[in-house]
Amino acid sequence: MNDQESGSVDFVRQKVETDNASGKFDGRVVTRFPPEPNGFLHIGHAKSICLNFGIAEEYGGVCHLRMDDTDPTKEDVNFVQAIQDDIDWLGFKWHGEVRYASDYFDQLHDWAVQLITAGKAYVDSQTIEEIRQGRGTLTELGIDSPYRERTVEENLDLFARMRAGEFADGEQVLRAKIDMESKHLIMRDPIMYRIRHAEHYRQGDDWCVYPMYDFTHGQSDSIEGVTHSICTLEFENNRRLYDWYIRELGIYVPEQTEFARLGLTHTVMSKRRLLQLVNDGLMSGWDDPRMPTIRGLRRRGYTPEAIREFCRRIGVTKFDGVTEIALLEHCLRDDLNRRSQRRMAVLKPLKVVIENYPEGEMEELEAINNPEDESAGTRSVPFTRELFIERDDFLEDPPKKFYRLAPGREVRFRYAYFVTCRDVVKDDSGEVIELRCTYDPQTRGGSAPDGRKVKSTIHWVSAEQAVTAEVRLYDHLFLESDPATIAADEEWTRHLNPGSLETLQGCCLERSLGETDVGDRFQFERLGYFCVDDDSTSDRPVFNRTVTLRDQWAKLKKQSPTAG
RNA sequence: UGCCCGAUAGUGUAACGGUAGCACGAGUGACUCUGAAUCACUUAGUCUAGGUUCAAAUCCUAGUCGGGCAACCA
Repeated sequence: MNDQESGSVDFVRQKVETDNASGKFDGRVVTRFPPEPNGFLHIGHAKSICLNFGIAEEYGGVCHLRMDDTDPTKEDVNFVQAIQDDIDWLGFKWHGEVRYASDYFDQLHDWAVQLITAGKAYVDSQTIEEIRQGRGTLTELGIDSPYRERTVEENLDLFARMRAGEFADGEQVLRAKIDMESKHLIMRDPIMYRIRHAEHYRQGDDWCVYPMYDFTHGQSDSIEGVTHSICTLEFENNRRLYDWYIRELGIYVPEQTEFARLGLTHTVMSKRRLLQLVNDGLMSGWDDPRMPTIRGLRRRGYTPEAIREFCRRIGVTKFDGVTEIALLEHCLRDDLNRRSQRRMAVLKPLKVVIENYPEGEMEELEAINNPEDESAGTRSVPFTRELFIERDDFLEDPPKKFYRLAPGREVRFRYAYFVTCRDVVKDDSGEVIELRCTYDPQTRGGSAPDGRKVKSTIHWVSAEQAVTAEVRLYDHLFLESDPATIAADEEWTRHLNPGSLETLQGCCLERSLGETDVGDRFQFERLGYFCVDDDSTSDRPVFNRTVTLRDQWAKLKKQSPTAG
């Protein structure tokens, strides 16, 4: 029984229920997802998206999408579009139009003037370094700026001139007048506005003063009537200031609640590190199938359903933990197992000749498309004298637990016949290049009239009818489970899993895979789930391995590497 | 060294003063025309020390450990 079935909800939802019960927000539920459009969304954002949009859906409320765009030097319209695409792909609908903090710049400016007038804000003419010095440290109190006691008139005039563009970047800043001796660093006269003579991607040159996050976020929530402003743990300290601005302004009061961001093993999530992977050319782009970005996962073949189920299962708490990527992969397989049609594909081909099968003959065999879904029907696969099987499915000198093909051994070729290996052909270097086999015509369809059993069933593809393709095998980005802890001064990218991408050419797919569309997903039997990559063309198909099937044999092999 | 937050099996979580559950992982077995899926079983936990109470994972105090806060980033 999972948490949902047991009726328990996370602490954020509990808060919403408590507020609904007490009538705190008159039963309204308004949440928001507030990304800064300076990068692409990743699976950590998906957790937040599922939380915010999920709560709105579950409690009859709405969720806004708001671009938190207060730093013109970093933000870009392309990210705005990408963010919308990703949320849409995940299957969520924001309420109304996309909102922008930058649309509130006029209001924010007026509120700044209001605080100046009330003697709660002042223009500081210190240099950036002086301000830093004056702030004090974790253990030393801050000291007042020499400009702290300017008159309201002077401050009003200075702020107007800041806004009018009379000063250069960094020359002046508007600060809230709170308490330089506060134990809470955030309250030591935080900066409200800084000068940036930069073009804003939406506001153009209208402004040369831009509000800081703290002077923007709470008020934006307030303007939009947000009830539950849900953010990650690192903003806990900021809540004190969030509340201060709103109360001093005397405006509607939303409630901020913080939860732990997602940590995932075998990958990195920080924007900085992801950016470096792309910039250093270590990844093909933000949509490299190895990236934990939504775009990367999407291209890799993940389904939105799997990601949402994962987000549901990890829960929401204030504990900063690291979730094993195995849970994500479990959710993926669970979803893909139900929905994917099965196909046969040989990734590393080994030629097999069925000596007693007539040359030039071909027959059609019926194969089940999806044993989990009868309505998926069947297809026919061609069987011929010359076939390919997986190199891994044959061992000349098999260890005890190896059930697959070996000299003298009979196995079942899936949906076809029992086949016995009679001879092994090697090249000059001793490498096995071909298997001479015989089949039992009595076993057509896969079972023997005499009731004899075989130890295993392997997949195969007709040599004549095979579709040749490139297949990209993906694995975890890092071998270490927690690469985030690798020190910043270390060359952390050296820890990348050298086997995170293996590109295979000349893979042999069954005939029916000749016609596919980008994004199509299949299970290649006994191998894993694969999807058609963006790079795929009709004469040059490219498949990505989304995730392998669970594999008992691989585990056995790991335990005793001598085996195979 | 100041302030804020946190701590339950390997991992993620539930239990809201009254029998510590669930999921993933790992292990074993059953079944099997995918060494998949499915099913069954096993494994393993309340950070420490005090206190309150008939009763504490839960409340209180102290400590330990971990995270966050000293951008004109968000």
